[in-house]
Amino acid sequence: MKLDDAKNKYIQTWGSLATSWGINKTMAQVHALLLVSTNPLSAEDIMETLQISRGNVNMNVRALIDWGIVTKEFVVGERKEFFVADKDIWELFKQITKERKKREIEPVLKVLAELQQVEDNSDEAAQFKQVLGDLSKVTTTVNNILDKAIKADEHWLLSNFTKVIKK
Amino acid sequence: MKLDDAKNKYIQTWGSLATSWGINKTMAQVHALLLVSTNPLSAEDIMETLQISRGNVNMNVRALIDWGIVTKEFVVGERKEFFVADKDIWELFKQITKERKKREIEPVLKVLAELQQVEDNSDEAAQFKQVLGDLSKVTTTVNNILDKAIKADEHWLLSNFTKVIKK
DNA sequence: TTTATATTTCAATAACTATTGAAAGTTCAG
DNA sequence: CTGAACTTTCAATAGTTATTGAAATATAAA
Repeated sequence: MKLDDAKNKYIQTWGSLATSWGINKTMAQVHALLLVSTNPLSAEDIMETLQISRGNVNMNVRALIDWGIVTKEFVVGERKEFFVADKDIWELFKQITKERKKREIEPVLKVLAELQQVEDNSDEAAQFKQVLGDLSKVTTTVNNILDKAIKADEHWLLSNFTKVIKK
Repeated sequence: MKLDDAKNKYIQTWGSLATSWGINKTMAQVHALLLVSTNPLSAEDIMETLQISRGNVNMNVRALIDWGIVTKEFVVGERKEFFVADKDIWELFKQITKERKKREIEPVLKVLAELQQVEDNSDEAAQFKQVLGDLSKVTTTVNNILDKAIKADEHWLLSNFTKVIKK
């Protein structure tokens, strides 16, 4: 397989995986493109390569920056902005995990705790509370697993990853 | 809050969480309904409670059965089928994790390995392979974390969960 | 069998989410 | 300032995924 074909296939694969995890396909593709690119890319480079509109590039690049996995970069003598993806993939995983924990898991724990307050002494209510309790425990457990994964960080399995100079 | 309101809020909450993880909303709601229900429910019970069509109930119940987290049950003197959710939530988490590992993570590992075969000796190709390698490592790591989570099972944090009679 | 009851399928359609592109906004060199 | 270069916004629209409901199929009692 040729390099460009491989890069392309990678971009497509990542896009379709993203979709099934509720992440915008284009966002994943833009990220993948930046990740395998040797130099910073401008909005226009991205538009051209992925054949998508200016607005779409802007929206998705901004989202990636929000997630903390892409940064703006300035090129001397150029007025426009260029973008680079953090090449440290472990960092990527950590950021995504953190975001989703915060946006999705933590709110669920709140709702579950709130629902425990139901005022009712019937057996049925007791059973419901039992289910809620179990759900809270599993959710907390998942939350803990993710925390551990995030903290595993430098120490763990990481020695062989691409070394990057951290800011 | 009243019990029925609480159950309802729970069903809605679960549905919206599911959506953001790429799981069908109705599927999550049907599951939630069965989970907090004290007795087996028929297709019609589900239609009525969630205000959805017969076809939709059928599709989603079948999917839940496929995932191994809901089972058919027969009620004496009744011709129609009834459904119950496995009340062991840890089992639920395990099943979902297994399914997604198999359907999504493992195929990605295959593609990444395949792409490593790119025939090109340039520096650019080397960099690309490096990125692929890192991705494989993170993906494998995630896979391992999930495996551990699945195996943690009875031993781990689980002692307080609702006891269920396993088949 | 036949008939009534229950389940499954699937084309049509609704609901939702992503994308476009042109207009408005911003920035900066001259 | 002014105008060119670039970025952002957002209403319109395209594309995708979920849902309906009626017809086809299956099942079991009479």
